[in-house]
Amino acid sequence: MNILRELRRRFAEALGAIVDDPGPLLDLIRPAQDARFGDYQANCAMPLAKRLHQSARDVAESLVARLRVGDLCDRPEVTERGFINMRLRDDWLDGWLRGASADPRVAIEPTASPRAFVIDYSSPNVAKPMHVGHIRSTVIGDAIRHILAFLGHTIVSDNHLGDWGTQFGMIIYGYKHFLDRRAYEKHRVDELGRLYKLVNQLAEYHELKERLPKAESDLARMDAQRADLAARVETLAGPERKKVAKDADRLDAKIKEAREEIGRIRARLAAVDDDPVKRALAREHPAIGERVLEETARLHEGDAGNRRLWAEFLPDCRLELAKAYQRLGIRFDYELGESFYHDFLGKVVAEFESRGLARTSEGATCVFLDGFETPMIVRKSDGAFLYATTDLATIQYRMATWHPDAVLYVVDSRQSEHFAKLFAAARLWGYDSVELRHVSFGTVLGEDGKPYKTREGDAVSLASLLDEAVARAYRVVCTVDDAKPSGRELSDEQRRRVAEVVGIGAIKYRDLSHNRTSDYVFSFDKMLELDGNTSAYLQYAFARVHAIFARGGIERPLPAGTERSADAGPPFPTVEERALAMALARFHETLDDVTIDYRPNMLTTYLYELAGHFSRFYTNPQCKVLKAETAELREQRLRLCDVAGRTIGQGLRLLGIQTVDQM
RNA sequence: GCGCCCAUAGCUCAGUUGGAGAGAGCAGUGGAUUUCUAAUCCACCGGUCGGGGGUUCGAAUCCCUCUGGGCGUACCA
Repeated sequence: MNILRELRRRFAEALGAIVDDPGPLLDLIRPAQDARFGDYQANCAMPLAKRLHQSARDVAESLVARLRVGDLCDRPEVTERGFINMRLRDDWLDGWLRGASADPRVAIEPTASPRAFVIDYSSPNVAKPMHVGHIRSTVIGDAIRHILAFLGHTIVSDNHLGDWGTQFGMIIYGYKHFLDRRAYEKHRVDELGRLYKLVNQLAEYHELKERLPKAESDLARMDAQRADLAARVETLAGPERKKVAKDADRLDAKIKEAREEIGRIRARLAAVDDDPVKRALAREHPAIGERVLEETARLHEGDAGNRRLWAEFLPDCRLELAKAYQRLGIRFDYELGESFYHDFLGKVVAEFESRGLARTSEGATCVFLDGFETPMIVRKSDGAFLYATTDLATIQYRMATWHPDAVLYVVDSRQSEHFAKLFAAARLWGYDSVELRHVSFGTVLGEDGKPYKTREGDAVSLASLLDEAVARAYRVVCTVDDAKPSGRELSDEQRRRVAEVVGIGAIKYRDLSHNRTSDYVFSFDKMLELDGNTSAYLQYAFARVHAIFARGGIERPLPAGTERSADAGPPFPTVEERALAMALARFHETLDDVTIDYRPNMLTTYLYELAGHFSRFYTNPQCKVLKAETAELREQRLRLCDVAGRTIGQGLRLLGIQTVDQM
């Protein structure tokens, strides 16, 4: 049961008698921010006070008088300033706990209004090995999928692989000119990765070489302007002088930026020039950029040789990805890559043209959209299609095949303009009833605040990050297990299993616990932390619950239990027990909150706090479970442990994180 | 130039969309184990919520402005 929703329903009735539109006021009913204010608070009296020409306190009082929550809460308290504080009745909470203990879904009923979702996430480029930048889309998308599915929605997850673009032109070109046959036969994907990097580097070399003179002349021009400003400042006084000085400061910033840019260009060029082999290759392939595009075009046109190469590369590339997904425990319902849509693209463009939605401009076929400075180009002047075209075809296919109510794109926020145009174009096209949603996330930055790269310019590979996480977790498992009072408890096989679960979990949790819209600074050490607010903390709480049941030899699910006897005393004698029960009862509203704006970090925050309540309960000497003073207390505490363990386990599962019984 | 996003403790980040002394983790300091797992718990230290103005009963949150960052910006994805 979503308690918050229930309270809002009750308030809607009470407010209905006072105002016409209770809707917005209901948002002001929320969990209490501070335990001393109770469990929930309603802040709707204050904004009403002015409208009704009464004091907030009086409004609150009359609201409470109309409110019927006696079965749920103790009598609501009204404060001087007009806050309404509510505390759930202990017997109600006790009844809830008994129900949750008997329910495999810990008292979370599926939604009454299920929707059909298509979720598009991960979507890596198959020609390159996955790196740390791919974690966010993959992990966030997977968590959203699990959460929506658990709440009863219908989900199709679709990995929109990049298997058809310029990157294949690059490896085809590389294969034709730079292949190391022996390396290719030994490990195809590694050799393809090398070819990709090499071709990319050479193409970039020529591009930068062309750009450098302009960058240098721009800088020279700015330097001249700067000198000019410096001279003018001397001739001025007062506000005029201030203004010019400020312009000079701005220009200085730009000059600094330009110098840095030129420095970066020179470094990239030097990486080729200083390597005799690469320098020779660069000389031999002066038009590599255009040649790559030609290879791509030939692939798309159906050139037999290039199609054969593509078909040769693809299975290995996909196998490599599959390994990464398997290790992460992630599966997709479909993996329809860009290549799947190739045959639809011409028709899509033709339809946009015939319906007058697109027209030719500067040789390219463009969809002009209100509110955008630049059009969405669906066909280049050389006839090639773009990812915008593919994305439109993908919408058409998904709508026709799965009829979703909503399509979620879990993609980097840097593509927000692309999606805004895509969705606008889709609406013009007639898809105006489906909710198309860019679930954007921030960029992973390096310590320097720039998008993450290692010094060599290559991102850290996902595999090496996972390996390191598991290795570190293994070291901790061994240290901790060796130090147990009664000696080591885990076999090496168990230790390795725990390390895998804890290590992978740490990485996923670290990412999911950030607000998805924020950029965040990548830190190898922070990513692999196992102390504090980390998945290991939750996994540890889970294992402790398991230990209690194992130690007591108690089977689960728990039996229904005896009725409370009249002289049993309060159901939650300590604040720790009450707080834990209350936290458990909030699982449902947390999940509902997550889905409002697809924010998994609301779930991590909840689980961390829940595990904290459990730990405080567990470490309180007055909350002994197996050695509880009475049979009734023991039963009750076992219920708390049971529901706590299953809630944490379920919550972690929804985040795509596994648990172990012992660690 | 235009557009979007951001600035919160030494560091990394939350802050439920405007609510009651501004929070967590890490780092630092000090405590707790005859105990169902100490990968734990408790306490202390640490803040001009980038600056200034405004709206409001009430602002880290909304508006304006300044400063400083990031990203995007016609044929890459």
